[in-house]
Amino acid sequence: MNYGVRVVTLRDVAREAGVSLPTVSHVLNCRDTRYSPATCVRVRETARRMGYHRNEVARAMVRGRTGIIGVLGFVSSKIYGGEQLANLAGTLKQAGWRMHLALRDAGDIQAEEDYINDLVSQQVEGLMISADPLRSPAHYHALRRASDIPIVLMGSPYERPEVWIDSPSAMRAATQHLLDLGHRRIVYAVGEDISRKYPLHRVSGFLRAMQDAGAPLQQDWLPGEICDFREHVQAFTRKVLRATPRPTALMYTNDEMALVGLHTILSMGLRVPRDVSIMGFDDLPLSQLTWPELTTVRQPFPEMHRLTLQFLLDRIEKGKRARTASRILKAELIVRQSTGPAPGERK
Amino acid sequence: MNYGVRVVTLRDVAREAGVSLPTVSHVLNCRDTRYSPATCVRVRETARRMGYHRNEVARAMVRGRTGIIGVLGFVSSKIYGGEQLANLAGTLKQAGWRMHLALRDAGDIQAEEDYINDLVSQQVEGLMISADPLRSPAHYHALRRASDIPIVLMGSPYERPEVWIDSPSAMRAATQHLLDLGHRRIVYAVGEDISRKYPLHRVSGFLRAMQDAGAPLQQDWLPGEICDFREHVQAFTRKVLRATPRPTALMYTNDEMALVGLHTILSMGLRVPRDVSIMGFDDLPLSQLTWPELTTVRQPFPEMHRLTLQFLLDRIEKGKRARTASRILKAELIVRQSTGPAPGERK
DNA sequence: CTGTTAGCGCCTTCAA
DNA sequence: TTGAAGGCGCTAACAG
Repeated sequence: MNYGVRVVTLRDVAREAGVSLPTVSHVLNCRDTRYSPATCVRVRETARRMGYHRNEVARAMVRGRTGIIGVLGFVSSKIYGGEQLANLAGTLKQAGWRMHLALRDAGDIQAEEDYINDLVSQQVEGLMISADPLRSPAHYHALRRASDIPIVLMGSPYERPEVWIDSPSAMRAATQHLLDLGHRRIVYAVGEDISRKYPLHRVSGFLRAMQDAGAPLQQDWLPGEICDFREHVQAFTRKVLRATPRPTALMYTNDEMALVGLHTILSMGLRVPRDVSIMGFDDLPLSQLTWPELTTVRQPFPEMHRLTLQFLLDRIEKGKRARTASRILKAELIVRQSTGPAPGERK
Repeated sequence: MNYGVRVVTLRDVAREAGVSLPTVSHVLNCRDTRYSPATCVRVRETARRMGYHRNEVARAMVRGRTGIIGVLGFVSSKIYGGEQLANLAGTLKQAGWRMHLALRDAGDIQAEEDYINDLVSQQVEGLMISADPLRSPAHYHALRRASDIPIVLMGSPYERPEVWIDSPSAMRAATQHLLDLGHRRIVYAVGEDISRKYPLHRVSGFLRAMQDAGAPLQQDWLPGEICDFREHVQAFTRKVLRATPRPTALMYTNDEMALVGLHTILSMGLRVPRDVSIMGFDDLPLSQLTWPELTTVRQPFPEMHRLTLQFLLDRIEKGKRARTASRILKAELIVRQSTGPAPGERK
């Protein structure tokens, strides 16, 4: 049992310090206002000397609370890069909570189920789930209804409250940036099912700007379902740039796709932004390390996470009475070197 | 208490199924050979219908085991990218364990201590720690000695058993690759304290190759302590490339640094590899997405993690009797486009 | 100021 | 084939 590891318990400390067990418990939990300073010091000192670590498992058991939030993310996700994870954990820690993390691949239904069950078994008090775009919103609705513990979804369009960014404006501004540079033949590599709400938002912003400017639109310039797999982005980029007349600017749904796009374009011997301008969406740390550096739209991930977490904690602590107002955040256009005047616009 | 969340317990299931509590426990833990099939089916069905999730906290308490391994990594780490994490978790899962993750920044002593204490309090049965290069090996030795639970370190040079790669050979081969391309003025941006074992290993491989080839060496071409912060790498790269005669090749300690280096070089208006060749070390997924793609040395991270984990699990399960043989893995040179003939070598 | 008591949910003997 | 009893380490309510 326990593979032979012996740990110091409260009882050991109590015996050693010559006091009762609850006394030690109280003192170590800083409920020591009622104890004599001498006792407090002796207890603390003894505990330290004996290498006592409180047993959070037993503590959770008796309190009926673990103080743990479960986070289910994706293996490869801009949202769950190390910095974001550490931020999340840090925010939680400040609020007196701990984080349990599980990562699965998008589309791996079995893993999603396993991990959620596991987190629930571990008695997490709330669940933050990055919604799998390949699953129906109904699935998560059912999950929420069936579960006794509060769940907030990230990246799912049909949730209330929702924390998201003003994509239509952002995409409109981004598109306008290209139009201002003289671009007319602009391809938007959507790469997601535009029947979903957020992709739709972005596309609508793009279309709005293009129409207002009277710029031409071709249906095949708006492909859905590219997904962000490397080969697909590569193939799509190649195909699009072989058209005549060639588009002068490409907008990608996210920075990851734009990175692949940039690589593809440069490997075709074209120059960025001289021959083709490109833009991403997200503003990953990496996007400043490409050459040319990537023009993009910054998503305020830390703020989005903070707000989502706040919603979850509210719901845990206040139950159904928690406020559920949505928050729509601004996204900022970050102009770097991957966009420039359209060919022919330079004199 | 429990913020009002009610969960189904074994007792509830027992009552509902009309059997005793231990019966349910036995059946659900697959110790059901002794029970009638009818009972088993009824119990399982009832549990499923009632949405029973076993309480791992209570289970851990009574068994004196949590089945959890604590992993302490770095916020930004090639090792703890999402894929690696998921791999680790997957390997653990297969072996019947779960993972708890904590991430801290290198040099943040307080956080390291907090997280280790926290993981211990959570009753993890073993600890995998990415050793902080800024801390002394003695520190971790003391930690291991003081702790009752098994600890394995990753990236710490003075541990037994160690899982590492044959850096001298790898660096020698990498250097030879450049020498074969006609390079003589090669700068190795060590970026770490070469009094440490592994950096020393790499430097020794580099020096060996250079000396064997009779290539010139200047002391200031081997700076320690650059660290991999962007500004430092940038400044160093600029400084080195302003020298006369200019070096024709730069080797970076890792791919992250090489990425910054590449960005810096290109932004100086130099061409890679026409004017300067560069190499990294690690082979991150990203290194195939730069342009030109990065020549580098591949570290077999998944295998390294697997072996390290194996050591830890062995030690947990077999105690001191666990085998402690070290494993030195091969690292492979991956030639891509960022290295080419030295200027002047082309005719 | 300090100690006693009860029990959290579960698993594991042991007895029926 | 099933049920009863005990206890893991800790906290909370209450008694001294």
